[in-house]
Parts: sequence; C-alpha cells; structure tokens
Amino acid sequence: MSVFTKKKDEQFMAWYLDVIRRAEIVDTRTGVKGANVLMSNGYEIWKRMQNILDEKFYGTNHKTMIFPLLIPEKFLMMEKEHFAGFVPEVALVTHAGEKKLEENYALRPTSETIMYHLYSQWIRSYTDLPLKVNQWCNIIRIDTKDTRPLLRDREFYWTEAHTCHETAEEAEEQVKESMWIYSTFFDECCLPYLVLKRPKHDTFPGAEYSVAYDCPLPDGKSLQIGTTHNLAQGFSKVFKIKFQKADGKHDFAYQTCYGLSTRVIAAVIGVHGDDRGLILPPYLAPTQVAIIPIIFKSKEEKVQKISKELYEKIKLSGIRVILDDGPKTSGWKFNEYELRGVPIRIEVGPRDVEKGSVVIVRRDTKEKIEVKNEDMIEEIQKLFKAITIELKQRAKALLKKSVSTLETLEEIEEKFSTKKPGFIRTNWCGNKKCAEYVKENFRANILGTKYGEVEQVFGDCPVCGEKAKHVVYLSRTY
RNA sequence: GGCUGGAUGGCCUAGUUUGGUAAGGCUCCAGGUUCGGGACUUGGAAAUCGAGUGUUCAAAUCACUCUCCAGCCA
Repeated sequence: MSVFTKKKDEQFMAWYLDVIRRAEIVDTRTGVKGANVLMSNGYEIWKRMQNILDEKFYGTNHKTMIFPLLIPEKFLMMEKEHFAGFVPEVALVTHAGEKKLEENYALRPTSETIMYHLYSQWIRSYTDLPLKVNQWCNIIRIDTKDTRPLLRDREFYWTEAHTCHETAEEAEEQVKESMWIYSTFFDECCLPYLVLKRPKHDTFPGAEYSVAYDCPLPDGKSLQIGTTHNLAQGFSKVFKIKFQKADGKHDFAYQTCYGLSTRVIAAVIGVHGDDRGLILPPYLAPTQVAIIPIIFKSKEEKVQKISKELYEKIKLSGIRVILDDGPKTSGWKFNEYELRGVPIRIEVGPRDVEKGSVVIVRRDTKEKIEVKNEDMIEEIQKLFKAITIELKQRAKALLKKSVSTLETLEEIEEKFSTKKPGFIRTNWCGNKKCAEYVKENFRANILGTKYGEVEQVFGDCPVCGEKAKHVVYLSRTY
C-alpha cells in the first residue's frame, strides 16, 4: 500500500497543507496572502458547524443580525485599550478611486465598536435587556506575515456574539451560557480542549477577563479555537450604552462577547486526520457515504443497477450520499474518498450482488463489514454513532497525552526541547516577567488557569522561585 | 521586523552558471483494453517563463526596480 499524503506524525504542517489542498478544503492561489477560497468541502463543513451553533443560539434567545463591514476609523479609537490592541492590524479604506475620503473607514477586525454604537441607540430601559446578538461574517486582520490557511488568515469567517445585561451577575451567567454553547459544540465536533482563563496580560483589549478554548494538535502545539470575554462596563461606558433601571436610576450595561472561527475546521482536520487524508465526524462531513460500484466486464449492468437502487434508498433516508460510477478505477476512488474524509464507503461488486449484501468500510478504523441490503440503513446509522464515539475517544486520549505536569524549570526546558511538548501544567507566581521569560526562552505562552476549578498549587514558580499563586498551562501556539 | 530561498502550461519540476527553436512528469481531452486498494496503451490540448524598465541583432537566462509566495529567526 503506497502512501498518498505526507507523514502527519513527522511533518505535521507539510501534511496539513497537502491534505487541505488535495481534499479541496481551501485554495490559496488568490494572489492575496492569507485570503483564501473556502472551497466546497471546507464551506460545507463550516455550514454544518453553523447549523449546530445556530440551533444553540436560537435555543438561548440570541438574535441574528449582520452589521456593516465598514466601520468609521474614529469608532475604533474610542476605546483606548481596544484601539491599541487592534489598530496595527486594521485595514483602512482611505480612498474612493483617486479621491481621498473625508473620513477613513476600517474593514472590521471585530465588531465591538460598530455594534455598541448601535446598542447605545437601541437600549433605553432595563426592559430592553438582555440583548443578545449573534452575527456570522468575515473579518480582516492584516496582522502577520506568517499566515497559514484556516489557522491564521488575514480574512476569515467567524461567529461573534455580543450581549448586554442589567447586572454583573447576569453578565457572568451569560459567560457561562456561552461556555455551554461552545463546549457542547466542540464536543459534537469531537475536539479535545482545555477551558482556560487567560492571564491579565493576555486578556482581550478592553475586557475584564477572557476565557479561551485551547485545542491540542498532534504536533505538540495548541490552537485557540474560541474565546469568551466578560467586558463588564468597559465598553458600555465608552459607547454610552446606558439604561434606566426599575428604581429610576441609570446604569451602564454589563456586556459579554464570544466568538469562534473557521479555525475550528483546521482543528478537526489536524486532530483527526491520518496519513491517508481527512477523517471527518459523520455529522460534519459534507458527504457521509460514498458508494463505489466495482465494475467487472460482462457483469457491470447488475452492479450498476443495484448500486443505483441502494443509492436512492440511502438518499431517501436523509443521509448525504454520493454514487461514484465515474470512469476512474475503483482503487483510485477508494483512495480519493479516504483523502476527503468520507466516514463510510460502500463497495458494491458482483460478489455482493450475488449475495444481496454490500461491503461497508469505516474511514476511522478501516474496518470492513458485510451487511445485508435490508439492514444497510440501520447499520450506517449505527456506524455514524460508533465513529463519533471513536473520534471522541481519540480526542480524549490526545488531550490526556498532551498534558504533562512539571515542577522545575529544568523539566520544562527539557520538555520544550522535545519535538512535541504539548501543554505543560505547572505553577506560576502571576508575575508578567516570568511569562515573558517563558515566551522568550521557550517560544511558549502562559495560556492561563483552568476555568471554573481552582487547582491546588504544588510548588513554587519555576521561573523566579517565588511562591506560586496559580496552577497554569503553557504551550506553543499557532 | 530580520535573514534565506523562490515565481516557467491546471499541478510539480528541468533549463539561468556560458543570452540563440521553452523540455519532462502528473493532470486534462478523445479512443481502445481494464476495474475487490491510485491500471495500461495510442493520439491530442495546454506557457506572451510574476510585473516593469534597461542592455542586446537576440533575454526565461544579464542589470535595476517592484509585487507576490515559501521557509527560518525575533
């Protein structure tokens, strides 16, 4: 059996780039760095993700809206911290053709400013609260030379939700609700992750605190796949989102926001793929079942006919199925659908037609089973569940394998000198200087402390030797 | 931000040292034989060599400028 992709285990990035190109997830040949085509296979995955999330957003009374792409530059400057955090990477529209504009517009790097400008006009009374708005859109951040398709782009798609509340407690509740939405979503994507409260110096510009979802990748780095921020009244005071309370007094809204992007696609691909290509969770896969007729000369008619019948039957049951009766050889097709991560392949050959059965092959385990035609639909449904469980178990195993608890600087240094360091769980004094030391010496970040769980410190800060305040997680990040 | 490479049919690459008819593989198209793990064969299509300027009888090749891409480092 020859190998059709690069070795994932040995050169992860080369494997990743090879696979997303060949599986037609993205095409980068647009002439603009970091702004790529999300091709049908990639977009269909994103669409499934949108469906899963939208169901949760609607179930929790979020409204969907779309705000403009163009934001007055002056809005971005209103919140000083926010401005400082984002401006270096903001794309500015300064001209219409040759003519200079009187006022510059930013292409949204994120929508806080434009949304909150409107919120201040919409909200008058506590009866207008809570306000929970989600939008699906693209955003532009010219932040880096070091772009990687889906992992770090200059233009990408995301969901951003922005909420306003009457009290700090309600905002805190909203943070938890967002975490429920995201966590259950990541679970459905079969992703492993840690939920970490970011240290003060790595908090979203303008926010009170930030919580992030960090996914381990098999190459020993981590990927931030979502964030939730408690904004408190930082923005509402600047944008004057003010309301009158039941007791007649006035207050500024307590706000939260949370977002996640097409990066999640990269995480699914990176976590689950193998040397043959993608492995997609059945509920995300654009195509769930591929039927491949095995044509032999003189027996082709029967095989074609049965394949077609089975195809219609599966399609009718609501499963996303394709029948590939094209001229390529069957071997070619096997490899192609494995590359694309189709969870289940059905082979229909003369032998099967004789027996009134089919051969079903699982993408995740490569296991082949023979199933009677009449049991086929039921078996497919069963396999979807089994594959999902298998992928979740793999995710869990990867997370477990990725975290190592270490106490001394020497141990940490040694771990970071290995090929796949993963997450390191250790103690921290809370001092920014020690975080900078980690950054400079290990090219790693202090991601933060476990959210919703106080972990007992088990030693001193490995960097400065002072008494530790927190148990934190470090890793190299994308 | 710094350094180092690179840009030639849809894709990958040769050709640049020493200026002179742009070559090969993959893919694609047509036909024939095939099909239970990327088949074989015959024929065909497809490139103003990243952009611009210069040198020259002549530039993919030399010089200068620019753009974009990749990798490594900060």
